[in-house]
Amino acid sequence: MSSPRPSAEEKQFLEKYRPKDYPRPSVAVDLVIFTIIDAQLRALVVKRQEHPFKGDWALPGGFVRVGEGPKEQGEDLDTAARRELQEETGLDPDRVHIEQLFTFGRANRDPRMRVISVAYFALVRPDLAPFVKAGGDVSHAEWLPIDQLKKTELAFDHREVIETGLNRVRGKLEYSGIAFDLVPLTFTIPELRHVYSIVLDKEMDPGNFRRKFNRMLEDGLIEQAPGKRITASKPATVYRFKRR
Amino acid sequence: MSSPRPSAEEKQFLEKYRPKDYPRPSVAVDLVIFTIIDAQLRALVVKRQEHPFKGDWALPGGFVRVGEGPKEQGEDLDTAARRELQEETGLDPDRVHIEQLFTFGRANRDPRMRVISVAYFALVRPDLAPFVKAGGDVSHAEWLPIDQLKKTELAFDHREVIETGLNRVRGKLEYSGIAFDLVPLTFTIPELRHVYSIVLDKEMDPGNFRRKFNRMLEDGLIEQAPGKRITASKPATVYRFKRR
DNA sequence: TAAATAGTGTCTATGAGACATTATGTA
DNA sequence: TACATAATGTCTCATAGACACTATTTA
Repeated sequence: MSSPRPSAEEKQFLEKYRPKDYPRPSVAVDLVIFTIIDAQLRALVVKRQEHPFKGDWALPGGFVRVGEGPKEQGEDLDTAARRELQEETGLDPDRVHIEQLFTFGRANRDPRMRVISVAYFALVRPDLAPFVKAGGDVSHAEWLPIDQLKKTELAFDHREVIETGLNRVRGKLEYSGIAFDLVPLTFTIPELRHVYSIVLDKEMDPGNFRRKFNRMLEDGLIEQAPGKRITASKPATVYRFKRR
Repeated sequence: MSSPRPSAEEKQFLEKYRPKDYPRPSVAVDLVIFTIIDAQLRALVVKRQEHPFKGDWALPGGFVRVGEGPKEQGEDLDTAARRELQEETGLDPDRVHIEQLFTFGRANRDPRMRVISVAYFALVRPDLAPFVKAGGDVSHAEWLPIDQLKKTELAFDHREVIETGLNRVRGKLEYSGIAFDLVPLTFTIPELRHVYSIVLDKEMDPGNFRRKFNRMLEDGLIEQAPGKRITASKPATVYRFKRR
């Protein structure tokens, strides 16, 4: 049997413990929030109202809340990311896929002071994207297309953050159910196929994609939904992601 | 044309800028250093000499050095990880694969104060592992087998960190050249196959593995090395990773 | 010559890519 | 009826898994 932790001795140590006064960095979370609007993959950016990089586009984000002492240590990183998402978009974090991406901590990435940024990426279903309103301290927010962002001057190292996020999403598209977070609750096979085409930036063969889709059907990952999607020609069968 | 940054106005802003005195977390790097010894995948752990978790095994690591002001912002995260690797093992970071893993920042993961840990994983070639000497402030370091670590009491959330690292290494084994960082400079096909077996914890079919190996040969990823590896029976052809 | 292990070959199932064809709706 | 596009089918190729078999060295 192992003795319980913390021991009485450890408790005493903790009571007497005083952190040394070494300089500490600020820690922020930055969000790469993707959605698809008008058949384009886009990320949400906000225009910086203050120096540094005043007037440039930047990723939404903010500092992690850290408590005053050992008993009050503040919020978890995931909590901070979800809180920022809520504050900056007004969206319910429970309805958005959000996931830690990478941590960017190069010295001098922020000219004001040392800032280490834990980046997250999020996927917003296109039917929710229109409800996004720039919240709180940001007056200007826009869903800019990825290819446009690549040509745009961005604050800090945010271009690199977006690039990293894009690569992650592309990678996970193959083996995870991440694509379902970029379509409305119900979708047709061609609609889901378009998501793949747009994110991967290459045409997907309708026949081959259907096979992949049918495997997901057989695996019980998705199921048929009532009704048909009316198009300019033959209506398409409608499906939905099977929550379980 | 975009105007040069920082502008005169921004420079002035930065000179006047004084960071608000919000509490900040400490930021550490922790290392999951893997190697293979005696046909077992192992990670390096050090015995904690001080509270908290005194006497428990913990991952090597340390705090990121942060400068005093905006001009002196300290070391990069990667630099901190490489420095800790060097300090704790004596190994040359240039000869070790090291890569950012995940950031662990749960509140109260350290009872002393808020600590956010950027975890890295490293792969040490087995021929280098014996030279590892516990350095500096750690008196006791050991290469403990993974399955033993899973049953061992570990400090902080380090069990979760190791688990995350293991999953990452297993995942990357399939599609990256990461396996070459776990064999000596020259190796035979059965030797490389054993690495896969050990890391993935499942037997690999010799015939099928050879096919995969031959594809890497054709791709120019590896090349034959002079000599033969003497075994208890038929000697094996020796190969090496093709640096380029 | 026996034992051990390096190395080869074969059969089958699966999935991806390219592409032709059919089915079913709307205008 | 013409058109658009949803939906199906087919051929080929690359790869993985299971497994039988051959080759070459040591003891």
